[in-house]
Amino acid sequence: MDEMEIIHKIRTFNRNYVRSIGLLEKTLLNTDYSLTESQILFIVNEKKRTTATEINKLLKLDEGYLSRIIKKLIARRMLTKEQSPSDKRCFEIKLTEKGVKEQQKLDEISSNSIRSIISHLNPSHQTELAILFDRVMVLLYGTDS
Amino acid sequence: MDEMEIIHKIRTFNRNYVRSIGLLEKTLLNTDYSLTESQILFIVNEKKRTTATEINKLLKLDEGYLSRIIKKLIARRMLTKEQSPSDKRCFEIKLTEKGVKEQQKLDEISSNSIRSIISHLNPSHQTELAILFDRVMVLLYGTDS
DNA sequence: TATATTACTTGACAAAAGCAAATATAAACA
DNA sequence: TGTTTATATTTGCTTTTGTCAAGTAATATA
Repeated sequence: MDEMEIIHKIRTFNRNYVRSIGLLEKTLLNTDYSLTESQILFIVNEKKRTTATEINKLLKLDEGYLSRIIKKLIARRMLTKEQSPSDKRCFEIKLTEKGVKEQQKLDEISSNSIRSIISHLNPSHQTELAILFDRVMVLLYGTDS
Repeated sequence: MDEMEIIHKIRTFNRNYVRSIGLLEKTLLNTDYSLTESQILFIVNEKKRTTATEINKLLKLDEGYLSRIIKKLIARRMLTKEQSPSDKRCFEIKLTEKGVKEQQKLDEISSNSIRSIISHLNPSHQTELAILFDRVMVLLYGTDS
């Protein structure tokens, strides 16, 4: 297959896939949290404790913007922020108990929307899909899930 | 593979892939057009002639918002809009000559950014990737590219 | 012919995101 | 040590992006 064809196929996939992910994300947007907020909650939950800078290594947002979102999530009692004793420039961010619960809800919403798009496939095709994605991950990022 | 694992794998893929597509899209954002604008230009180029409603079947934007973007692209001499004689509610949208050129540029930027992420793979892995995406398309959308 | 529907537009507004300057701390280094 | 440089975060200000609701015009439908 020549490079042009490969690139074309990938771009076609991207357009379609981005579109359907966009639709999935709209289900998340019906929650009380913006997409970026729920991404942040997801990351904090995963890391257990983190900092704004570390979050931003993944999300690459404007720093000021991120700072404000974190502030908002703290005001909503989803996160706590505590100055690190070892490096007073940094603030340790954690989920509150409420934050953990809310994050789980968002996680379920997200899983359910995936479930709904694979529900029309039979189990062996569902498994095949997961294997395909795994392989793409290995090729692109050198890691599977 | 059980459903939970499948969903988890898909979600992991999604997070990673959305992130890297996001980075690609940032290269498009360094152009004079917003992502949505370039998507519209892409669609109009593909269809040769279309209408706002048809564009929105794909992009699902707010109608007012779309209307304004089209207006802006017309002001920039990228698009033309002409009332359809057969149904005067509709307006045929086309690319101007300039629009075609600009769209081609955006298209190349987009292709180049794909090229850069597959460049570290050897040709057979690149081909494999395209085949994987094709298969995902078949499974999810019933169509390959 | 009255009513509903479709295609598109406009005004007002809100949310999301970005830029630049500022503060505080820490690290580098001469 | 003191001085410069870099890092982490915040704030004020602005722009961009997106939403909502109401409005116009044309067409379809009962």
